[in-house]
Amino acid sequence: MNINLTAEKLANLTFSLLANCQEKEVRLAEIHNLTQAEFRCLRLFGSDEVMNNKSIAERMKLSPSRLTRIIDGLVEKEYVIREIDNNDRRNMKVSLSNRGKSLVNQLNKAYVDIHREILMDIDESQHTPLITALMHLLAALDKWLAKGVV
Amino acid sequence: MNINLTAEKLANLTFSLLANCQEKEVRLAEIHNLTQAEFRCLRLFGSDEVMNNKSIAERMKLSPSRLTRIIDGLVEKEYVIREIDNNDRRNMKVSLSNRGKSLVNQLNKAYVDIHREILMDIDESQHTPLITALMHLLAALDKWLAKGVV
DNA sequence: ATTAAAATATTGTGCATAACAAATATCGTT
DNA sequence: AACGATATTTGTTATGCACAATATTTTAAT
Repeated sequence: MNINLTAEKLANLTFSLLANCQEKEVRLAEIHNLTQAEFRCLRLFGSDEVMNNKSIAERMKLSPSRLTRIIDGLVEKEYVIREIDNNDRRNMKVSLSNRGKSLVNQLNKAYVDIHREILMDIDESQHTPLITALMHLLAALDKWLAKGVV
Repeated sequence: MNINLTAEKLANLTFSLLANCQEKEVRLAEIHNLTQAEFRCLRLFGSDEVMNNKSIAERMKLSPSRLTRIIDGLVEKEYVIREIDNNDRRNMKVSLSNRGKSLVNQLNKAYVDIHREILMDIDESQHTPLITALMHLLAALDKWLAKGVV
């Protein structure tokens, strides 16, 4: 197939995928009565991880001040605990509460479930090709982004 | 491969893809000194299309009032023309100016270029599998979204 | 033909998101 | 002990977006 035609198809596909994935994220956040920011923040935690404000901000590519407020919300909703780090009292140790842990586990499970459901709609012989193709796509995208745009 | 494992991989991949595609959109908008909303709006136009406020709002899944303001910006920047539709004076006919047309053409070309570049980083034998795999993924995602979340 | 209802775009307003700057507290180094 | 660097929080501001109210025009009903 002509590479330009393929490129056009790929462009349209990634465009649609972007829209759909965003929609999916929104839905999942709604289900659990979280804002999108809270949802994304929560999903950053492994179930026993402890992070400080700044590292979360960096991971989410948001400012520390923004993060303070997002975590405010999660503390308010009792999903995370925020306490002073006695090894370095400038830091806040942010970690999941029991409630938070159970939600994160549930979310992770649901997240995988969705994708398993999606996979079940795709012929099994196509699974491996799909994964490797996506990995290629992701690597190529990474490379494109890394090299800095014209 | 175990379907749960595959589902987990797929989940992580779509997550990363989402982040990267968003980043890509942001970059492209920045290059042309447009807000993301303006960028997305502009890319909705075929080069000789005429739309009214509401239809654009629907396509972009935004409120008409929001669209009024986005188009304000594009009119300000002289990319689109807004004039009363004499067949139905309630409507505004929004269309690309010459400047807008040339930008849209340029954007479309750049958009395809990026994806061709990406494709060139992937072995050619993988192109067709990639496209079909993505189509499957998209269809499955659509189905999941359509059936309404639990 | 007149009037009520619906459709369209705009404007005013309020809320959420996010960044930046200033203030505060702590740490590390000299 | 003092100064500069670092982490967080708070105050302020800008942007993105929706909803409600308004103005204009069209369509439908009587």
